[in-house]
Amino acid sequence: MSHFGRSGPPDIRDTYSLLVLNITFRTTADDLFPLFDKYGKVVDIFIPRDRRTGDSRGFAFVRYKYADEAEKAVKKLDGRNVDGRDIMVQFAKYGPNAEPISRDDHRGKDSRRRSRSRSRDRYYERDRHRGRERDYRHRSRSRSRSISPDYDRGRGRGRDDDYRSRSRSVDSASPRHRSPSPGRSLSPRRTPSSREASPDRRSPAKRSPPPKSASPRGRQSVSRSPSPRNSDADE
DNA sequence: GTTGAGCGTT
Repeated sequence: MSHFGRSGPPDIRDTYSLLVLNITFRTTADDLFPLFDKYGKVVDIFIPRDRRTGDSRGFAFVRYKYADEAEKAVKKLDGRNVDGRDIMVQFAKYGPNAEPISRDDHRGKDSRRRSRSRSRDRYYERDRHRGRERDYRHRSRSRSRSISPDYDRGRGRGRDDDYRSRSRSVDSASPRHRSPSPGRSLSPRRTPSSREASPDRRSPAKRSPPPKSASPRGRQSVSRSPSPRNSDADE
């Protein structure tokens, strides 16, 4: 039974999802299955992995059949050392099937765990190593996930659209209608030629044309080299 | 081969 997360959600009718955080990047559903299944009936386990690299993200979703067992696993496995790392088990809330588990959430002391979650100083420090994908400057999985769930409240989409339409007439700050760029660097002097177009980087004659091989025709020979002695042989 | 707060797929 290790088909978790391979064929999508099997059946999520009355299952409770648990979010397992702080797990090692090598931990797989098979490793968590025997662990969570011991405390209850695990319906499915899913571990989001990176589609680009294929590595685990560091957290998994354990779906339980009953909230009782799920809660038990949370209290039992929460903080348990797995693979050398203390995992954190908690009920999923942003999931697609975020069950109203808050029913039995009378603990009233879970807010304390938020202490360490506030410690987010570094964001891209990890990207530095994974910089493999320089084109992926946009990470959807970033912790900047939208705003509070309440933010959606009262944010009528249609209303905004209407407002935008109106503002278009008044503001009409068309970005492309900008002034004809008076200060456009049109190059005061556009000399398409004569300007050291191809300066030889390592050519011995990088400097101006020498008075010697500049004009082998004899131009210099007549006006500059009247003395055969001073020609090139300076012995 | 690395990282470490968080919230999910056929």
